[in-house]
This record gives sequence, structure tokens and C-alpha cells, in this order.
Amino acid sequence: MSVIDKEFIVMRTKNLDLMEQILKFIDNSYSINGRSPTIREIADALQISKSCVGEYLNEMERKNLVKNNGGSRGIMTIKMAKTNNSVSNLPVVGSIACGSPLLAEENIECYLPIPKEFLGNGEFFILQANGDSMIDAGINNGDYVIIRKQETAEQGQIIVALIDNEATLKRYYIDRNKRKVRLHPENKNMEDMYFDSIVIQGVAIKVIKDIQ
Amino acid sequence: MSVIDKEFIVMRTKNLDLMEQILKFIDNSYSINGRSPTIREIADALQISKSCVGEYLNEMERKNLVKNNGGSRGIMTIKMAKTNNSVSNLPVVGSIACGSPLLAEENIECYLPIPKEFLGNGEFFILQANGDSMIDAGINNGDYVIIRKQETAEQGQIIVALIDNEATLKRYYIDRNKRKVRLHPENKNMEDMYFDSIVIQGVAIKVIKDIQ
DNA sequence: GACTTTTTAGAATATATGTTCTATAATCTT
DNA sequence: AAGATTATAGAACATATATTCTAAAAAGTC
Repeated sequence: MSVIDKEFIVMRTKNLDLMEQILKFIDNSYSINGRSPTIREIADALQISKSCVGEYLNEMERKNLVKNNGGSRGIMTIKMAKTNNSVSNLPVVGSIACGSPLLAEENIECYLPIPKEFLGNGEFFILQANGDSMIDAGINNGDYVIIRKQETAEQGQIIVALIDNEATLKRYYIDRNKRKVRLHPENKNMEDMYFDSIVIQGVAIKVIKDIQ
Repeated sequence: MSVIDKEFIVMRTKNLDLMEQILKFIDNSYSINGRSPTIREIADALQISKSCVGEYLNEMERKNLVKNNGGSRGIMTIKMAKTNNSVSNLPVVGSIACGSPLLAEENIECYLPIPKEFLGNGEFFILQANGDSMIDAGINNGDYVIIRKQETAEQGQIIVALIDNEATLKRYYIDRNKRKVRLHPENKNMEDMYFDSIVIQGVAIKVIKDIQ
């Protein structure tokens, strides 16, 4: 290092700060690229040598700021480690192409990572609520509803059914007198709908909503 | 490959199935280890040779099932790539150690990855609702509430305040007559609380809740 | 069945990545 | 300021990982 490299001198004298920068870079790099950076990448980004990064990482591991899982790209911050990094990437279902199954690739808008802690066993997907038909159940337009994929439901559960090529949320009942399926919108201004039969796509289990 | 390796012959004749297995292994490996597997790891897991895995990955890239970002551990499934993998790992605040700041490391139970799409700009944390004091606002015991960290709030917003060393959610008002801060539980059975002053920790913006 | 094509394993190679070593610069101690 | 200590760069090395190559097996074609 040359004497005139003032910028670097600043770094040297603030090495807690440099640790901060390394942590931040790892976190950032991970969230952008989906994998931890290499030591060289850290060194290049922060303008220090690889061996220096190595020293820092050792020190930081002693201080319990990072964890090295070994192998390439094995460095993670404790924040990353503390993160129960088991998320499920749930497909967000958009508008349904005519006649296609709900979860066909063309109906999937994107995937949202949801912590597995929020889910039980099973297969899940996400539906963005459309309209006000479930407003009295606390599901408003635009809310993200997490659905467990299943073909059957119990009465009173909120289900997803395909009605007119649209994935719709309604509360599910069986009307024994009329021998029909009754789908109940949770909205005083809307009427129940009756069907001879429906195909249940899943049951709503969680909602992610704005606070009013 | 030996003639008698029947198991393998089965794989060979079902190579779409093998692609499925590779995809699954990559996804799975990623969610368990937080990084993509190496080609050797795939090969070992599925009992095929590295070069064979390489061929499959090439083919799968042509079929747009995986994307290779190059470098080590650079393989990701399209599902992973389609995932807007920019999640923020938000600290979940548990019980508050006496006198310590809300977000001190010792008060952080874990981190939950939340898609950035659910957040705006700012710094965020998560509070798990405790008790029924906000039940009329649709926040029930155990719900996860996403909080934007800020020191000020507007009247009518739901805020986090530290009361008796506990992080509490209440609706925030200023009582001009009494010259006090009024914290309003959204529960008919509970009384408003008055304070000369409080320290606002943040404002609730989203809630992740079970469907009833 | 003889030929061609495809698929595969295993070795060889190339590249990427992590770690160690050494000399020097910077800092600290007295 | 002299000597001791620490931090750093850069090279050298070791390891991990990806890619290419070759021959053989398997499958397809006629």
C-alpha cells in the first residue's frame, strides 16, 4: 500500500467500519445474486486484498458475525444464518387463461418467497384478492391470500373455485335442501351463488394485508 | 454403464423424469443450504456422472428450465430466477430485555424473509401480536405485524410503543384538551391509555394473519 | 443385424475460488 | 525515535468446481 493512498488509510483506522461494509456487501450481494460473493468479489468491491478479506472473515467468524460453511461461496452473515432460510417460493396466480388449469405456467405471474414457518405441510399458492366480495372476512382488494392446494374442503372454509375462468374466493357451504353447493361472498351487498357442483382448487389459510 | 445396471436404464429411458429430479434437487438444495449445489453434488445425489449432469443442464438451459449464471454454484432453476429474490430479512422482535433498545440483538428472536414487494422504502421489523388489544383492527393474537421504523406518526395510525418494557401496538391519538398522548386499543372491552409522552418505535403497515 | 445417432462415464483439462506465506507498510509502545 | 506489533498486499499454493474430450454403451434406423 502506498503512503499516499489516503482513502485506504481511512479504512484501516476504522476497521469495525470495514467489517460493517463487508457484512453489508455479503448481505447485499446475496439478495441481488442469490448466492454469497467470493472472497475476490468482496476484495474487489471494497478495494482491499483477498488475504486481507480472509483475515477479516476469520476475525469476524471469531466475533460470531459470519459463518463459513466451507467450499466456494460458503460465507454467510449471521443474519443470513439466523434467518430460517427455508422459504417456499409460492406461485402467484394471475388471470386464468381460458380452459387452462389454475397452476399452468402461463397463469403464474411470479413467485413470492414465503417463510415456511407460515405454512404447514402441503402444496401452496398465492392469489391476489380481486374485488370486495370477501371484505367482511377481512380480505380486501389486492390482499395476498395464501392457499393450500386441495380438492376438498369443510363447510365454512374459504375456498378458491374457478368461476367463469376466474379464480374466486368464496366461503363454502353445502345446501342440503336444494342439493347444491352454496358459495357465500362475505359482503352484505352480494348474493350467495348456487352450483350443482364446483371444482375446489384450494383453501385459504393466510392473508397478507395492508393495515387500515 | 454396465448392462446389468437396471436402475440406471430406467433413468435413461425417462430422462424428462431425470430433469424433474435435477430441478427438484437444485431447488431443495438451495432452500436447505442457501446456495445452489455444485455439479458434483447433483451427480452424487442422483448417481450419475458429472459430465452427464453437465449435458442435462445444457439441455435444460436450452429448454429454459434452468439458468446458468456462470462461476461456481451458478446454476439456478427458472423458478428461482423468476422469484424476485430480493427479500428483506426482517428482525422479529420478541420480549424486550429491560431498558434495552427495541432492536438490540438480544431482543431479536429470528429473521423472517419478506418479499421487498410488500415493503416500501425505509427500515422495517416484525412484531408478533400479543393479546387481544387490537382485535377490532383485525390484528389477532399471534399475527405477524410488519412495522416501518419511524419516530413520528400521524393520528389514527397504529404504532408500536414501549410500555412497561413491552412492545405494544395501539392506535395513536393526541388529546389536545388533556395535552396528553392517547393510545387506543382496538377492543371495546379495553380503556384508552393516556401518557404525557411516549417514544414511537414504528408504524404498522402490514399484517400476516390466519384466515378464520 | 449392420449402421448411425444419442447418451453416458470417467479421465483430462481449464477455470474459479480459498488459503497460506512473505515482505512491507502502518501503527503502537516505550 | 527505536523497536515491537499489527495490518495489509501480492504472490504462491491448494482446493473446489466447471468444462471438454474420448471411448463405450444404449438406443434408434433401415
